[in-house]
Amino acid sequence: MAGTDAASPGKSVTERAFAVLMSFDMGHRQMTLSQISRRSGLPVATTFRLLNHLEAIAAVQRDPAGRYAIGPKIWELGILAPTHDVIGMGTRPLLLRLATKSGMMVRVFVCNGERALCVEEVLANGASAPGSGPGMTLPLIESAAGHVLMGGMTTAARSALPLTRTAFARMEEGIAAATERGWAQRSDAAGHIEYAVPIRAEGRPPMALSLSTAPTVSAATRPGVSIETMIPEMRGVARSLAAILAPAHRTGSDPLATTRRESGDE
Amino acid sequence: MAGTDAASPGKSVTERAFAVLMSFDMGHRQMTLSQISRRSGLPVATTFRLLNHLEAIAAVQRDPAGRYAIGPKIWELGILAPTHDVIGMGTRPLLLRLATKSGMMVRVFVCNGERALCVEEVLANGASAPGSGPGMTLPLIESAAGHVLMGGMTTAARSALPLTRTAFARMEEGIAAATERGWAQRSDAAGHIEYAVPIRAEGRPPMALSLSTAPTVSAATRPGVSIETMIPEMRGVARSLAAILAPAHRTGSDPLATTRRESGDE
DNA sequence: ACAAACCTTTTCACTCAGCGAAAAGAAAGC
DNA sequence: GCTTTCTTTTCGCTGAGTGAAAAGGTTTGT
Repeated sequence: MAGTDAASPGKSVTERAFAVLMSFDMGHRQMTLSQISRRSGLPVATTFRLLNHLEAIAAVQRDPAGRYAIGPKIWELGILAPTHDVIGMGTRPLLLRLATKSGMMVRVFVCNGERALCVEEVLANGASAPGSGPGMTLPLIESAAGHVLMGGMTTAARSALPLTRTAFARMEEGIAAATERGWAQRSDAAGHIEYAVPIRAEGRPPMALSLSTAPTVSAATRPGVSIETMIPEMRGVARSLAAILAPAHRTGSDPLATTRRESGDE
Repeated sequence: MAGTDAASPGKSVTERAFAVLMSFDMGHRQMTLSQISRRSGLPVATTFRLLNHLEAIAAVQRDPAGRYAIGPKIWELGILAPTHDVIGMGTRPLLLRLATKSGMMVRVFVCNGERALCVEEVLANGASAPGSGPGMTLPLIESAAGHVLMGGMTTAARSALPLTRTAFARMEEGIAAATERGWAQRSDAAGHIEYAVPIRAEGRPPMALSLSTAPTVSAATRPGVSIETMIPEMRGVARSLAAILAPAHRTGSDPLATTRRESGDE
């Protein structure tokens, strides 16, 4: 299921158009019309019309076989997202050093709806883990990175998450504690451990730096690698990342300070 | 001006919503409401409503100052575009080798409307040229890469470009010649030279591999570097790229052969 | 060869979601 | 304090969106 039925009244056209786009995911990078219709929950005719509109502006693309895929225009827009700055701005060496030192998987996450979105992933040995990598997402509630990210949200925003009253209370407590001490920890059923610390770059949505054993179960027994030694390491890297990312955020708007009327707007 | 006035009747809502999104560019990564309204040519109230819809689905994001930016959702969708595969699939070493050998700037382009969109850029010394890099675009008609890309289009598609009758005829001739010999060349007023060859990966929209002197004017006099030696080099790299990119395209659809009913569509 | 099943594309009458001028409310600048 | 510019809300009109249904293609199975 890709979203909760985007058909039926009360839904804006924009929502529907994006329901079409969001029916794409890593396992469905190119699809036929009817596939998209089924996954988005929209009637075929509607899907067809929307896809036509989207194709006209290169938001989607058709391959020789007639199947649809996300178009170059979306990609072009995507790299303008603040999210994208984590990649290719000299952050990789930093992350790689941390990966090597810890023997663990290093990731950077941002908040995307009710999920933590992985923006960058670095393993000590290069190559990403299968089924993982940038673009992968994790539920906010079920990850250390998620808990760190939620610490940067308002309580109001958090209460929008679909949780029972008690689960919410428990979560709030956990987040408060994590925010207090500056890091979060989580281990899943399989015994994999994840640590996360916040990355707070000026004027930029909060991000999280995450260190996890999965899926390469090597680490944790490595000499000198423990939670006591790693958290400070992570904090240092997070601070460096924040420093790298902060100034670049101003690009294209006010090079000086507050809101000043731009000259050539149109 | 970002696009030719998206207001006024005859325009679909989708078109308008994207007019809002497309008013962002490298020089305008975060904008205020009225800035977006002006640049998209849409009334403020309309822009406001559209931005609200877009924000609800994380297609746009607001920073602490209330300014809008492209949201993480668009980024997430963008990396699903076939376009994105050129990055981070082991293609970099190939391109870097070519950059080093030639001393020139190496780029990969795809076609995006009437412009060639740069997907990857590699210089011999790492770091991109200022004002350049992935996401940058060039008019199809004014670049060697563009001519190569147009060679993969139908004449009908090409005739959609805004050109005079004679300019079109001249262009058609140039494209035919370039397609014939398998590469294109162009030099601009400043004396910078660009070569381009097609990258034809199976089942994937055509791409172009481009080699240019700008903006690092070093090369061209380097021993052993000439058009005669570089075109074959480029052809080789293009073929390797096509080989790397072709099989991955099937990801998420039919792992075997033709159209087969997918099991868990929804 | 024929039929069944599935896909894409077109049509069309209905109506609901989008529209945008205008007014009200906030902030910044003078 | 007054002006200018920006954001947000309201509201009656209407045209763009809608989706069932039918037509036209293509593939699969027998």
